[in-house]
Amino acid sequence: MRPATQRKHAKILQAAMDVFGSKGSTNGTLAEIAEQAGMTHAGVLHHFGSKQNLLLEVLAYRDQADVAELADQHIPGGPELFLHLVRTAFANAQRPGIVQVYTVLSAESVTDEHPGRPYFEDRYRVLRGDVVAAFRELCGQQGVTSMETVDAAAAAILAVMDGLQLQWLLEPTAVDLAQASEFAIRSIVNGVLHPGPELRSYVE
Amino acid sequence: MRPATQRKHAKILQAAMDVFGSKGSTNGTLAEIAEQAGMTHAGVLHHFGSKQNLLLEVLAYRDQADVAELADQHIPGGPELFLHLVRTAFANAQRPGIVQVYTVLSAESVTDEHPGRPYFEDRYRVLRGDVVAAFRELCGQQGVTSMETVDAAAAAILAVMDGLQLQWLLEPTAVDLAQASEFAIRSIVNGVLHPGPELRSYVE
DNA sequence: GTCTATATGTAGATAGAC
DNA sequence: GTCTATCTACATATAGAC
Repeated sequence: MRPATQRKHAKILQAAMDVFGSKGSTNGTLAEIAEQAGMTHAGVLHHFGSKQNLLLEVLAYRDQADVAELADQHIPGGPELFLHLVRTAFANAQRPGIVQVYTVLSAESVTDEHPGRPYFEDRYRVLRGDVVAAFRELCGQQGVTSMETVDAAAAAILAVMDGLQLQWLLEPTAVDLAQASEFAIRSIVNGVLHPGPELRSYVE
Repeated sequence: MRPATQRKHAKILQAAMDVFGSKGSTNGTLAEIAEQAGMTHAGVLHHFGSKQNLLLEVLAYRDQADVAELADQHIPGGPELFLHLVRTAFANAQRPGIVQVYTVLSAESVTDEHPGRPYFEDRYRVLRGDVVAAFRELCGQQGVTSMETVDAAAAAILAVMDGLQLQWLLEPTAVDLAQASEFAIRSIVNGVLHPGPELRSYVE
């Protein structure tokens, strides 16, 4: 692909991220994306064929951009992964736009026949697997933990990051995304290693 | 309001919850809601005036339905609130429809000028306040904890419940909503009372 | 209170000129 | 590669008959 075309592609993708983040993928229109990219909606369709295809490329684009940002620095495994997730939360607190695209599109994806659904199913499956692997390494060092607990903890760590993003987007001054994510991840990791008292015990 | 009219209202609201849950509030149409309620879209508008107003009444309806379900049994304060949240997670695992409406609409609400946004801002503010109050009672019994930690923990508990719902909706067999919620809430509550080691200490 | 008919707006996609 | 023009489809909302 020619460099000029490649730049146009990138510009359209950036515009699409912006618009899908602001309006959602259903409400965001090709015309608005085109305007931000400096062309008409017909031009956008020339590059991406259809709105659905553009959406899928937006989702793939961020993964690619994330990897590029890490340079050849691969995502760490083992206990370092937890620190990496906390660093991600700190980074996300500086880029509400990207956070909003993912929050809106991931929730939209559970609706009927949404084109982004396979992407998010796969994404969460992979991420949960990574976190489970990190827990296995950690527990191997420090003791034995049931498989159900590790599965629950892995899902919970991703969940708390997503859920805090939603509250933070709604009211940025009321939620400290970075600090709350760090506290929650730490609490869940510690909860796996040292179960602690049951909730019931706190009542009377 | 006459009883027959009231029943029609309820029937339309049920249909709207169903459709907004399946398609989102943007993609869900008045025609589909009307069909499920046994009338035409003009009939729906006769009852609710506009689609936007219907959406807002759907959001209010669930709160009202939740309260009715609890009978005159008010939402508990203090440490019992944590057990109540766990019970809610168990109940939610039996009603994917309701969970989906809230997951989809809450994320949609962060988009530009979404009519449901004030509702969700308010909802989270109130819920965080309830959880913070529960922590204060708990910490009063068991020791001193910083305000920032309590705020972070309150947001995190709501966040983990929401985030687990998303993963569970995407892949119900891969995530145990009830069990994972219980584990995460317990871990975060214990994290407030007994901080435990920092994440950094687990590396090397 | 519900219908049919219609007004009005806007979306995504296509065709063909330049 | 980008444009204008147009097609087709479908949405919300209104008007007025029954």
